[in-house]
Parts: sequence; structure tokens; C-alpha cells
Amino acid sequence: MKVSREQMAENRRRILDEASRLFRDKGFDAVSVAEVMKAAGLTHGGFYGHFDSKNDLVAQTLAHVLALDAGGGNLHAYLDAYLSPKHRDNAADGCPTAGLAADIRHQTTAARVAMTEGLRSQIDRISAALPGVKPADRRRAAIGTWAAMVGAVILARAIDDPVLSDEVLEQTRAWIDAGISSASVS
Amino acid sequence: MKVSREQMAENRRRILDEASRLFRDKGFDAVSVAEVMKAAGLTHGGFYGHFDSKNDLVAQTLAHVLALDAGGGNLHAYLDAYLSPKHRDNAADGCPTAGLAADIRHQTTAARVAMTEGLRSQIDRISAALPGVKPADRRRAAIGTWAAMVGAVILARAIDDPVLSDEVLEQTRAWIDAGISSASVS
DNA sequence: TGTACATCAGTGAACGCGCGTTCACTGATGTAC
DNA sequence: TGTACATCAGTGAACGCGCGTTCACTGATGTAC
Repeated sequence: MKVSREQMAENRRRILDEASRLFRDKGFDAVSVAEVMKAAGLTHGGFYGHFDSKNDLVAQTLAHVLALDAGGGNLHAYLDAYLSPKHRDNAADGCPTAGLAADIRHQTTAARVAMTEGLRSQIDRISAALPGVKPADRRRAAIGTWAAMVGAVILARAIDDPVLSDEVLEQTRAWIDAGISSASVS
Repeated sequence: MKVSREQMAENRRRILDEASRLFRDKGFDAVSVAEVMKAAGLTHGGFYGHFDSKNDLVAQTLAHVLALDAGGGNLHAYLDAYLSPKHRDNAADGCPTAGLAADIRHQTTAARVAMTEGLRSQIDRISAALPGVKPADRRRAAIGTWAAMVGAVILARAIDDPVLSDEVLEQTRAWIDAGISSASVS
């Protein structure tokens, strides 16, 4: 049955929100169109009224979730949250880059473009949150720090030993702090 | 038709080698059993004479490829090769951690255990290749450096803009050098 | 060493299943008058 | 404002396809004598 324009817009938003969670949790390929629609409270047939294909959903979900991605002003607090066991253990609610960047390689150009723009913004945001670092080194510090953050969460999630996994998060945190500190104006 | 024991052992090795390349290139889910067997010059039916299941192949392939993984003594040369456009563009022949770590999360315990042991060795190897760093900081430097290396290659492969992708590799390289340098005994 | 035969690695057709996608249909929406 | 009807968002059965896995069969291997 037909629904109101507002209801349809809300349905679309809910599909993107649920797809975003499911994709981060299980990866693009392991989530079916029917699974996303069910999570959004709809049936699978209606999917193609909102999106051209599953590939289209992937690209639009990335643009949707990366637009929201914060990373905020307080780098110290952001690092605390990012390199925490809680973030490692809750991929569905976590950073889309850590959850999906490795999977992007096999997706369509539209999806890759959305991820590229998201990463560009993220590098700028971290750079802006490094006021103590000499301007000439700021971009270098932002990229190096972001690579280490994403790498550490991916490694921590891959490791089957809680002790080693926790250690990867903690030591990466300490290594990043030391790097930023020694690149800062004294 | 039956083949000799040596031939069977060689077939098994070839299946693991081809699976290793294909998995690194396309991810575990995107590679079919038939595709692996064809790449090894066999037909798909014979697969189950070598492995219990596709999950078993995944776990054994990881153990096989991580056992070979070098990372050698010369950290400078290793960093050069690792953070190069060539490595970024040749995932099939590249580091299994960069290619597969993010995918491991959704695999069986056996596969996760194989990856965990591979990462443990890799951290030890990098640690041993950091003789200039104060012993107390060596493990921290090894973990932070490895996280940044893996993260940078994953990000560089996800980015659809060659300029930004190259920059991620170069700046991460410079950031790692600066970090190791400032953690070294003077 | 030579022969007879049991073993078993590899073949390829077939299976059941879940996937992305299509489509005829339903009935609430929202516009024309 | 009230009514008549065209529109179209959502439904659910159905499709073709590729997947992991099974299995009856083949014929070279390698052992027993």
C-alpha cells in the first residue's frame, strides 16, 4: 500500500541507517538486501523503489554514514574512544572506515569515491585537532595518526587473544601520543 | 584418476598457493572453491579430498601464507617496499595481513587463531628489527609502526584518487621514520 | 623382477539453498473538480 | 469542504544464477605374491 511522502522519506532514512549498521557489522557481501529491508521493518520487494541495485545502496550508505562521521575537536577524547575495547567490540556502531575501508576495494567506483571524500574530510579534521603540532608537520601527523588508529582497530578485531588485542590498542595509543608530543612545538 | 603421493602433495601445495593469491586479491567470500581449483589446474570435485570445507581451506591457507611471511631484518627496506604504490597495487602478491585482517573477523575460530599467531610473530620480528630503539619502548614502537603500516596500505587501497593515495603512503612513511627516530637512543 | 588387483585422487553431473532482482497486485495517498 | 479516481509505495511469490557440497564413476598407483 502507498504511504505518505514523509513516511517514504523516513523509510529511506531507516533503510540507510540499518544498512550502515549491518554493513559495518558483517561487511557488504555478507548482508543481503532482504536482511536490510527486514531490519528497516519492510519487505524486500520494495527495495527497488528506493535504490537502483544493491551496489547503489552500498554507495549511498557510505555517503550517508561518512557525512555524519564526527571525529570532533577534542583529539584526546577521540583517541580514548577510538582505541577502546568498546569500539573494537561494537563494529556496528563504530567507525565506518575501520569497519569498511578494506572492503571498499571490491566495490563500485561510486562507493570508492564516497569513501575517498570521507577520508579526505577525516584527515582535515584530525589535522585541525592538532594545534600543538608545527603547521609544516600537521598533515603528516594527521595521516600517520589516522593510519595507525584504523590499523590498530582492524588488527585488534582480527586477533583472537584478548590480551594481545588489548595490548595492540594500548600500545598504539601510547605510540601515537609519543609521536604527536615529539612533533609539537615546545 | 589416481595420482602419485608426490603429485597429490604438490597439488595440495598449489591449491594453497592459488587460494592465498586469490583470497588476498578478492577476499574470502568473493572467491569460490571452483575458482581456486581451476587456478590450481584441477576440477572442483576433488577439493574435498584435500579439505573438509571452504572454511577449512581458509584456515589452512592463512596458516600456510603466514608461515612464509617474511618482514626480514632490514626495516628500512621493508618499509620502502611495504608503503610503496607497487605493494598497494598488487594485493595478490602482497602482505596477507593488509589484504585479509579486516576479513578475518567473520571467519571461523581456526582462521582467527592462525591470524593471531601470524600477528604475534610479526610484532616480534619488527621489534627485533628496531635495535636503535630503547628496549623499554621497542614493543610499543613495533606495534604502533605495524598498525600504521597496515592501516596506511588499507586506506591507500580504499582511496580512489591516486594523488591522495600516494600521499597517504608517503606521509605515513615519514611519520613512522620520525617516530622511530625520536624513540631511538641518541 | 613380473603380474593381478585393491586402493583412492581426481572427474563432472547433480543437489539444495540463498542471493539479487522482477513483477502483478493492493490499497492508502493526494490531486482534480 | 467533500467526493472520485489516478497514482504509486509497499507486498510477496517467482525467476535465474552461482554457490558449497555430494557422489557414482574412472583409471593410474602401488602393494601383495
